[in-house]
Amino acid sequence: MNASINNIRNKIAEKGLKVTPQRMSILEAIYNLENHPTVEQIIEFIRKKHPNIATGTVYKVLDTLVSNDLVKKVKTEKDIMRYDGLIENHHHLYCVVCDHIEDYMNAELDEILKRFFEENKIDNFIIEDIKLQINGRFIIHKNVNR
Amino acid sequence: MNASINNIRNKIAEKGLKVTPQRMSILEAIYNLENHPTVEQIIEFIRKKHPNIATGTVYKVLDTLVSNDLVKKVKTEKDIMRYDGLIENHHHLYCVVCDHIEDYMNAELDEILKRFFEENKIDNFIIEDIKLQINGRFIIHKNVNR
DNA sequence: TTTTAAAAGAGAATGATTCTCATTAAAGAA
DNA sequence: TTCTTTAATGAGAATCATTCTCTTTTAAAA
Repeated sequence: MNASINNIRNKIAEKGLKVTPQRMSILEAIYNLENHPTVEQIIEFIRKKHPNIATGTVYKVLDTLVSNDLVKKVKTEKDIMRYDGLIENHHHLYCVVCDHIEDYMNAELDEILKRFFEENKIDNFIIEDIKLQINGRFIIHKNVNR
Repeated sequence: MNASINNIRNKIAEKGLKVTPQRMSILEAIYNLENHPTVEQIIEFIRKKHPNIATGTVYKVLDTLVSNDLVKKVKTEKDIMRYDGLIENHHHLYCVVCDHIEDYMNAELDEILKRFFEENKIDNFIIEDIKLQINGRFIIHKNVNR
């Protein structure tokens, strides 16, 4: 998932948001960092080119990006927020060993779930979306982030 | 899900843990409070009968209960930890309106998922368990906790 | 180029959780 | 029952991710 500078600029502008260097580089960071980065990792990445960005700004920009559907929040067991540049509804693989999170999408699975819950309505509850948290372990660990 | 005093005592003793009044009342609180209580709600409940319990003790006891499989941690969108007295593998309904969390168990669903992932192995990943986060809204809101 | 509302910066404040260390108590041994 | 030992609790300080406040800066429209 990479996006050119102009691509990133457009994504921000399309939402009617002001295009600032801070917003650009935060979105760029999320697209470049694999494994659903933490705020800390995002800040570390950005400071290479933009050493003076304020922590509060990063949090504020992330909130803006999330509420404009440019980024999603991902919560882990570990209780630190992480961010995901993939916007479409999808599931997550969580490695219990190395903390790596991988996106998982499968249309057939979503169809099966949809059908199941059509046939098995939940009393007093209207489903909006379903996310699977698939816990397990990677056989070959890729990039261990922490 | 209610349990008698002796029942609670046994659950703690069976794990080889010392039976303390603090552990007893925290486990009792989780069984009695509906809707996957927060630490704050657990403390509030306990202080009625046990006004001097220390906050740190509650956190420590909860960790002990979690690592001994007497209680599970549940994380919500709102990023405050909540606790669940239901130990068996199960799914959660999250109400996006009222923050109510309800346990959901369905053996047929688990079977369908098991079969799906047997037929659709994920490259480089061994699944240990799968949890559904079913987001939606209750038609009739029950006990709104906050 | 000017204007202005929105965004960013700096750093203090917040608040859930963890840590430290002295005191207390559970549970097995005597 | 009493003693002993080890683990648990209490009290409050410390931590640290996140939020807030308020001033300064800047994007973008006029």
